[in-house]
Amino acid sequence: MQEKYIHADIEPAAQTIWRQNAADCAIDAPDRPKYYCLSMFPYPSGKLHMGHVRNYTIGDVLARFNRMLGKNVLQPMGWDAFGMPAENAALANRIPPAAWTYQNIDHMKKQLQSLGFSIDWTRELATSKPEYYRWEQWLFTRLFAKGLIYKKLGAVNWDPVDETVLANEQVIDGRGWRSGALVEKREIPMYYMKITAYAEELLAGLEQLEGWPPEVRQMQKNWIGKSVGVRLAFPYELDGRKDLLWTFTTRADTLLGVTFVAVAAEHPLAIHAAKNNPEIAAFIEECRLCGFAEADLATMEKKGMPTGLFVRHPLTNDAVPVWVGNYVLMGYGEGAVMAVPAHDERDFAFAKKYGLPIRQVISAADETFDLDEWQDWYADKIHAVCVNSGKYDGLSHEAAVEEIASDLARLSLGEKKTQFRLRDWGISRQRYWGCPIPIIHCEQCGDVPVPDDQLPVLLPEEVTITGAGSPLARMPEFFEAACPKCGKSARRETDTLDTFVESSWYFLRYACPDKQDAMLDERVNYWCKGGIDQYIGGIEHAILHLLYARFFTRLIRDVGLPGIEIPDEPFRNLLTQGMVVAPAFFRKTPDGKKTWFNPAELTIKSDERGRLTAATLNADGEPVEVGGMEKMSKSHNNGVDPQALIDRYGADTARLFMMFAAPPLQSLEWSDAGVEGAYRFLRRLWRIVYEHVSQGVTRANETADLPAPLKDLRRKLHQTIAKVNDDYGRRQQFNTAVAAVMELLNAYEKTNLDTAEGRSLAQEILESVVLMLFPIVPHIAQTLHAELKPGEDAARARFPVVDEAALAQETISLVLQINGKLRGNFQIGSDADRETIESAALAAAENAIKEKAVKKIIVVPGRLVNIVV
RNA sequence: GCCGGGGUGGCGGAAUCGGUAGACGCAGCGGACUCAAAAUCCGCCGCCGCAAGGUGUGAGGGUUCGAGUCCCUCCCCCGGCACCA
Repeated sequence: MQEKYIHADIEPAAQTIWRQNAADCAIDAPDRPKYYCLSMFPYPSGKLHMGHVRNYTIGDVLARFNRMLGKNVLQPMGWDAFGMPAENAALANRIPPAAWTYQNIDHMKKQLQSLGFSIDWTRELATSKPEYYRWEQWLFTRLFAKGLIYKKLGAVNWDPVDETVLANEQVIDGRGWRSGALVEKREIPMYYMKITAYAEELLAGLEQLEGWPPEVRQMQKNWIGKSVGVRLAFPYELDGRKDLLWTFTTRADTLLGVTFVAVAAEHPLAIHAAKNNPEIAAFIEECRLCGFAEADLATMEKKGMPTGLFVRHPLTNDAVPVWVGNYVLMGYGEGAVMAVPAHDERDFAFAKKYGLPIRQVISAADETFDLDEWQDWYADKIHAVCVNSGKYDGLSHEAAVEEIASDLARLSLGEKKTQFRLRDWGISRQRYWGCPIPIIHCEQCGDVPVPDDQLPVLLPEEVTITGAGSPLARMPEFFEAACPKCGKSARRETDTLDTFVESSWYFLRYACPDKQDAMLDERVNYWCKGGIDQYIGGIEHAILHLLYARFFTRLIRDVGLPGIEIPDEPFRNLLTQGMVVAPAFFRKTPDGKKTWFNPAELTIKSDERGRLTAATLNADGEPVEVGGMEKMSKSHNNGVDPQALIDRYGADTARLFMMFAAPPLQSLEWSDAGVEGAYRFLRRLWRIVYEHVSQGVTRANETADLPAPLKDLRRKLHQTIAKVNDDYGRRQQFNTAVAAVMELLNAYEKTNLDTAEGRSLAQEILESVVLMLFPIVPHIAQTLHAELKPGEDAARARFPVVDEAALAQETISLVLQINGKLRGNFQIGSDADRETIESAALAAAENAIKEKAVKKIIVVPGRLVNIVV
C-alpha cells in the first residue's frame, strides 16, 4: 500500500474500475426494486459552477447510498441546452449558439466525470437535439388539437431601438440592457398553455406530496391562489349601446362601498375615453412604459385619471366614475377592478390621493372609523359586519357575500366564482435558440399544426445573431412553407418555445432516451412508477419549474400514450438544496449600470478576523465596490470555479467539503478556508488505514464480548453506523454524518488497540468507516477498501449493519438540574425505575438542596432529572 | 409590496419530539518533533470573572419545572414574483 494519499493517482484509477465494471449503469430490470435519483439538469453555460458540484454531489451520495442498500439505481444526466445565454455568447463571440452549446457540453461532461459521479452516461440527452425536441413538437400538436394550447395577446418588453423583445432580466431600471432605450410594453399574439384548467388538480395534488418540503408545498399553494369570490358587472351605455363592465372581487360584502372602478390602460373603455381627450391618451401612453412584473406593479406609485365615463352600480343604479389606473393589468382577470376605498388599503391610498369619496360599509365592535388614517381592521373579514348597506346591514362577511351574490344572480349581473391567482402559461418566445413552434399560418386555414410526417421542424444551426429580432424571421428557407391543409403558400411560425417546456418532461425521457418512433415507451412504467424516488435541485425552482413539471405529467397522461403509465406526481421526494452564495463585486458606470467582476480577477483584502473589507481589480489596481452575499450566478459574475479546487485537491476533497460545510437545505457560504480541513481529514484517514494495513490485515471482529475500553469503542462504532445510516436515509443531512465518522476516528485514535482483539476491532471499524464514507468520497474509499479487503470491490459492497448487541449499556449518565439549572451528572443503571432514579438524584443533589423543600421532581427517561425546590 | 425561508462563538455549523447550547471542522494560542520550515502529533479555546459563580442562540415581551426550539411584536438577510435558468 502507498504510504501517501495521492488523489491524482487514485481518482483516475477508481474511475477506470467503475467504467470497466459498468458500475454506474442502470439496468432495465422490472423485477428489481428501483431507485430513480434525479438531479436537475444543468444549463451548459460553459463550465460547472459550485451550485452544480453541490447539487450533483448530494444526488450522488443518495444514489450510491441506495445502491449500497441493494436498490437498482438510475442516476441520469442531460443538458437543458436551449436558452438565452447561447444567443448572448453568439453576439459577443461570433460563435453560433449551437456550436457554443455543444462545446460547453463537452467540457462540462468531462468535469462531471472527473468528479466521479455515478451517472449512467448511456442515457445522456440534450434538449436542443431534434431527437428530443421533436416529441415536444409532437405533443404541442396534440395539445393544440385539444384546445389546451391556444393563442391570445400577451404583453412583452419591447426595445424600440434594437427592435426586439427583451426578457425581464434584460430590462434594467426600465431600459434595454444593450440600447439603454426606455422599454415599452407591447401586446403581441402568443401561444398559451391552459395550466388554469389543471389549477384545482395541481392544488389538490400538493396534499399528497408528503416527500416534499412543506414550504415548497405552501409556496405552490399560494402561487395557485384559489379564492372564492363574486364576478359582477357594472352596466353602462356608450354611444347608445348597452354593455357590461365585468370585475371580480372577494369582498362582495363591501359592494355598497364602491365609489369608483378602475380599468387598465388597454381596456376598451380607456381607449374610448382617450379618443377625444389628449390628457388621457398621454396617460395611457405613459402606462405603456410601465413594467408588468408583479414586483414592479406592487411597488410603483399608483396613478390614475378619471375617464369622464360612468357606469351604473349593479345594486343601487348610482353612477360610478370610471378611472384608468396604471396598476390594473389587461391580462389579469377582467382588466377592471371595483374600488372600495374604505376597506381596501390600496384603494384607500388612491382615494386619499385623488380626493375620491370613502364610504364606510363595514364596522367592528369597539373600533372607530377614521377617514384620515388606514387601520388594519378596515379590511377584516372575521369581526366585521355590514353597515350603511341597506338590507344587508348587520350581516357577517360570509352571509353578505351569499346574499349579494344571489341578488346579483337574479339581476343577471353576477355570480359566485372560484378564481385562481395562477395564470395561463405563455410559451411563445421571440428568440432563435429554442424549440420551433410547430405551427404554419395560412391565410385561409388559420393556424395549422405541422402534421406528424413533417416533424420535427428542424431548427437551422448555422445562423448569424444580430441582437435585433429572431434570425428565423429573416430566413425564407425556414419560414416559407406550404399549408398542410390547402397546400397554398403559408408562413411558418418563427417563435420558439419557452425553455421551461423542455425541462418539464426530460425526466420521463431518461427512461428511454433512445426511443426512435415515440415520445416514451414502456420502460417509463418501471422507472417512473410511483414517481421519481428522489429529485434534487435548487430552492429557486420551488415554484415555476416544479409546477410546470407537475402540470406536464398530467398533460401527457391526458393526451394518452398507449401502454404507458405516467404518474400524476412526477417527484415523490424532493430535496431543495440551498444556494451557494459568495460576495459579489461591482463598479458603477456613469449611466448607473453595474458591471460585475469575478473574484478571480480581483485582489481581496480582509481584516485580522478574516472579514472581507475591500477589493481591487487586478487589471488596473483600482478599487471595486463590495456588494452583499449573492447567489453564485452569471448575472452577478461571482462564481468560484470549482475546477481549481478539483485540480489542486481532487474530487473527493471537493465533494467532502461541499457535504461537510453546510446541511443540504441551507445556503452554503463559499470560503476557501475549510477545503484544507477536508483534505487534511482524507490524508488522516489514509494514514490511519495505512498504519493498520502495514501491520497486516486481519479478520474483522464480530463479537460484543470485549474488554471494557474496546466494548465502549465498539458501541461507539455501532452507534455511528446507526447515526450515519439515519443521516443518509431519513434525514438527508450529510454534514452530521461526516462529523459522526470524525468523532468515531477521534475515539479510535485515543484507544489502545495493540492486542489481537484490538486489531480485529480496528479492522471492523476501518472497514465500516470506509464504507460509510463511500457515498461521499468514493475514490479514496474504493482504494482503501481494496487494501482492507483485498480482491473486493467497494462499489458492490453493502452498507454496514448495526449489531444491536454492541449497543447494550449497563449504566448511563443522567443530567442533574435544580430549578432548571445544570448542577452536574450522576450514574445510574440503564434499567433503573423512576423511584431509584429520584432517590439517586436527591442523593446527588443533597449539598445543593440543603434545607429547602423539594416541590417537584421531573424525570426525563435517559436524559435528565430536574428537582424543583 | 406579496409569498416562502433564515439569523447560534472570530468563522462554517451541531443540538433529530420542549430537556447538558456550542458536537464536528476552520481560524487562533501554547507545546512536542525538526538545524529550520512544511507536514504531523498533544493541549487550550463563547463572553465577564483570579475564583466561586454569573451570563449567553437578531431585539423586546410571553407560556413552561425547563425555550435556540412554542406564542406575540419588531429589526435585518436571502430566495421567488410568471421572458435568467
